[in-house]
Amino acid sequence: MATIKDVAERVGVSVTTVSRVLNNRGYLSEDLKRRVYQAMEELNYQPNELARSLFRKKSNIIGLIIPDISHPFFSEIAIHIETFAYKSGYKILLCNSQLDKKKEKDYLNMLKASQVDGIIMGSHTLDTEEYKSINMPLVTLDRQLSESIPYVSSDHYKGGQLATKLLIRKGCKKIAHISGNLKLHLLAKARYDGFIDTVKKHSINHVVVQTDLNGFKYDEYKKIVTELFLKHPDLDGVFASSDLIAAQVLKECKRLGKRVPEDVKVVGFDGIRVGEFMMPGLSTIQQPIKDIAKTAVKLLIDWINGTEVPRENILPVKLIEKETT
Amino acid sequence: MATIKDVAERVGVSVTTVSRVLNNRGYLSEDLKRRVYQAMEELNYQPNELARSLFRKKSNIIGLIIPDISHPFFSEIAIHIETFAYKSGYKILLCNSQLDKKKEKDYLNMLKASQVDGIIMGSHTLDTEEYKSINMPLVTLDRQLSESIPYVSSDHYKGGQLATKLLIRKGCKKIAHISGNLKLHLLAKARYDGFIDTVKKHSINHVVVQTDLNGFKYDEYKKIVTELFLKHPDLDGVFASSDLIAAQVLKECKRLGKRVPEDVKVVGFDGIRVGEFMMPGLSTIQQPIKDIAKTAVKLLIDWINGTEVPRENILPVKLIEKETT
DNA sequence: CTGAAAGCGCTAACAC
DNA sequence: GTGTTAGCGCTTTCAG
Repeated sequence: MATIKDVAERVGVSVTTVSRVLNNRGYLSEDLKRRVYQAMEELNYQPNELARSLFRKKSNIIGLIIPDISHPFFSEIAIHIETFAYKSGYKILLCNSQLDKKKEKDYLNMLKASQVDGIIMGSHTLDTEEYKSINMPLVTLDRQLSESIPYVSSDHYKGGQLATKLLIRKGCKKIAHISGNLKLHLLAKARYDGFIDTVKKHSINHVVVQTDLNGFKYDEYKKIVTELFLKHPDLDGVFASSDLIAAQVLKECKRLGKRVPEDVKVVGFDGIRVGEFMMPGLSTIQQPIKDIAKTAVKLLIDWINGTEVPRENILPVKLIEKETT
Repeated sequence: MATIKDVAERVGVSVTTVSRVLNNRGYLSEDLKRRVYQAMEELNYQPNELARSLFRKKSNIIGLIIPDISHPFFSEIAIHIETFAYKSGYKILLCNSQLDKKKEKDYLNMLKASQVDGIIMGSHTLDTEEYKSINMPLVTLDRQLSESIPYVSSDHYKGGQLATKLLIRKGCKKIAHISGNLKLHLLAKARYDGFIDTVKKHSINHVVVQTDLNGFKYDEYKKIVTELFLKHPDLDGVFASSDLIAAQVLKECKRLGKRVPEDVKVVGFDGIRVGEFMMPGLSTIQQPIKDIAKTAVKLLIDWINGTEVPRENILPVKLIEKETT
């Protein structure tokens, strides 16, 4: 591969001069520029970003750590993150932690070693200390790691409220909430709070079961949903904490011969695009995925550029009312 | 951030020595190693991969170019590519072309400039020449770009046959195939060939419509499917070239009051995991997504390491027969 | 066995 | 205005 030296020799100037036209520094005659650009063209020259980054101490790479890119919520987040990053001249290094402590730690080290300019973190299995010690711009999705780390999230509390109110308004008398893991300190936990506060306020019979949200746990979801209806055959409303889980609920209702929405009403969470395609009738709480991504990228880049950024960034959700309620 | 020099000073040896223990070259006393590792620990030292890559002329980064990571087929490909790459010590730079010529070209240049060791390409909007001139290890998914570029793909022809035969066996008399764009030279075109050969062999009435497979073209899909049933109300079988499109067909059948599978039988293509979740009854042709990913990564790394790799890599598909047929 | 020195490709002081 | 030189952090000849 051609280097700046090759270009310089071909044009008959020093590498400094070539570097100057490359970076457009100082005065350069039009003729010179033309000759340099032409030589670059002829040699199919590409400046070596490794060398540039090494010198500048800036790689223009953002590390993205998420549990699993094949999960539709994260793949939708990812496309938008990539889009905004691209527009701002940043590249994305994709890391799936698969909720594996070792892999996440590995990736964190790798990202530091690779001199990424910042990290967007949508996964966390390690202790808070480990993230604080990262010592580089870091923005989380849905995670409150420490006082100093900004996060962006939906208004989960409002989402929980909206979903629950909808079920109540539609006449549900006994409602189940299938929540994410409440022990993890995810902001998504507020969906649960919104649910609980609402059912209590209206004195509605309710039941809560937990599961993991960020994976494709088909068997686990199936088991939980089956048991739920076994224990509570009189359920007439379900607020599932993801559209994927709502899918499982719908399936189980069908198996049990319960009609939706007549016998059981179901509302999901996320509002993922693939859900709209495959389950066009599902009522759900839509997260502003594009805005979340845009905000995360903006915060991170601002921070990289030395601007102060707000710590708390909560974006509004939207109730999408369709046929399952 | 600490450098190798800081470590050397702290231990009281030269940078060469530290570099040696870092790379485990030559003889090193246990005691020395211990002291060096300890200093690294204390300084929270991470070797600068930029500098290493620059010297070694090897970045251990693979560029992944796909149309859209939010498309479930590609996000599933991506998780497996990332997994295998990680196991082999490679990182993934994620590029979504969004089927935009300029963006794809940009990314191609960026990847070269970033000194990636190789590229996995699941998108192509440029001329073949552009890819040949890349001049670095490159493996495509489902694309036959030139004699010299290896590709990995499913046995689309077989898939087309299997889907069509199933519909015929189940008694369909007039079958539609919603195919991908047949003008692009994608190997997926063979699904169409398998379809055509099979219907002709059995002298079955048939109709073909084209659309784009690699995006979330909700409106386009909707329009095509609506028109299809309008023009051909007597259709009793549909072979859709993706599960996403099959979803649209199912929806339209419901809207028209056609029962599936009694009135119309539907079979999709891809066998994506999110489809299993959200459309558990859909019959489909399952592509071996994990194997495709694994093969692509293996081929690429073999090539990077200078091993000769086979050009044609066709993997078997599997018929998943469920309730929609 | 260990260290000084050169160099990977690039940029930026600092001279001329 | 242009070139010489040093240096980003690392690895590796090559002496000692």
